[in-house]
This record gives sequence, structure tokens and C-alpha cells, in this order.
Amino acid sequence: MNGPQDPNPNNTRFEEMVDLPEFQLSDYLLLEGDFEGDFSAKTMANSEENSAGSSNGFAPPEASERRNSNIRCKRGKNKSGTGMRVAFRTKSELEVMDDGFKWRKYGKKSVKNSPNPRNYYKCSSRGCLVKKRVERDRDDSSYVMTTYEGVHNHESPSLVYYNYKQMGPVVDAVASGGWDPQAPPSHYSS
DNA sequence: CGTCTTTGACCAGCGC
DNA sequence: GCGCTGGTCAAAGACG
Repeated sequence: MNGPQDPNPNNTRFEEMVDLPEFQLSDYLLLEGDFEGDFSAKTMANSEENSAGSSNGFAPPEASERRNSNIRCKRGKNKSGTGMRVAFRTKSELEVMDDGFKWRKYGKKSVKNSPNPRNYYKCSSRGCLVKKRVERDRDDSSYVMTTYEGVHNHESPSLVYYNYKQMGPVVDAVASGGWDPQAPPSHYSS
């Protein structure tokens, strides 16, 4: 956002969380095209396909073209085909995982058949219309379901700096387009 | 002062 | 057509 510093110094970073003993990435689901509203699409939990299939599998959804009046789509009615969605199911005590982007909460809703409310976030970067939904698993509240919709049209404000500190070569990869900042880090897959 | 969260109201799609 | 439900808006307040 404003220079090379962690915008959320008090929060646990997503990259760091995967190393925490209480954090466990349970499922990674890649949802393409029409998405019928539950998480039964493509489950690639703990599979080798995960890293291979997700690293560059995010089709840019023309986010800049989408306006609020056009994204009132419901339950998979994403006719435009721009609604690339990715859902993570993670075991974590924290509901909000810092994935390097800044999110602004714009809604909270209790959903049917679930005792836990669903939180709605938008990317707070100007012009970026990526959204995410966060809710606790109704069957096991120790799991958090995080659904991303759309692809960022900008790089993570903090991930580059973080990678610079932790994984220097990645910065070069980002600069050359050889690494997709929207894709989950490869270590999510194992 | 700017940004963010909270929260109730509103809107639109879907099933009956 | 109606009611239910999920998703979004927007005003108000909190916070740094």
C-alpha cells in the first residue's frame, strides 16, 4: 500500500500460518466456470495436482470491467464466465488470513444451515474488484472456508516485500512475470 | 482526517 | 406470484 512494509503487522501472515502447528490446509478447491454453490467441484486436497494445476490456473476475469451492478449474480449464475472462484478449506483458529492483500469487510450474513456467519470482503485496492467470502465450516468450526472470486489486477502490496525477505528470487520471478502472485504459494500443496 | 468495521435494509434470483 | 435466501449497499461509529 504505502511502501515496503507489512500492512498488517499484528496479524499472522498467510504464509506464516501454514507453518503454524494449529494451522492446517485441509482442502484446496479450484472452482471453474459455473459454480453451483457448494464445495463439491474440484477437490484437490493434498494432491500433487494441487501445485501443478493451480499455479497458473487462474484465468483473469476482466475484473476492471465488472461493475457492482453486474456482479449481483447468484449461486453460480456467472454467465459472463468471469467469476473465477477458488475456495480454500483451512484448519485455523483465525478466520481472517492475511494473504498479502488488503481486504475491506463490506458485509456479514448468517447463512441457512450454518451456525456461523459468513463474512464478505472486497480488495481495498482501487479498481480491484476481487472479493472473498469467509465462513467457518458448519460441520467443524475449527475449519475456515475461504472463497476468492476474481483475480487481482495488481500485485500484492506486501507479498513482494515479504518474498524479498523470505525468498529473494521470487521477487525476480514476479518482476519477469514468471510467478503469479495470485496463485497460492507452492507450499500450500503439500 | 482517512480508513475500516459494523449492521440493518434493500435487492434480485430461485424454488415452490 | 410469493416467500426465502444470499449478496450488496450505505450510514454511523470506531480507530489509529
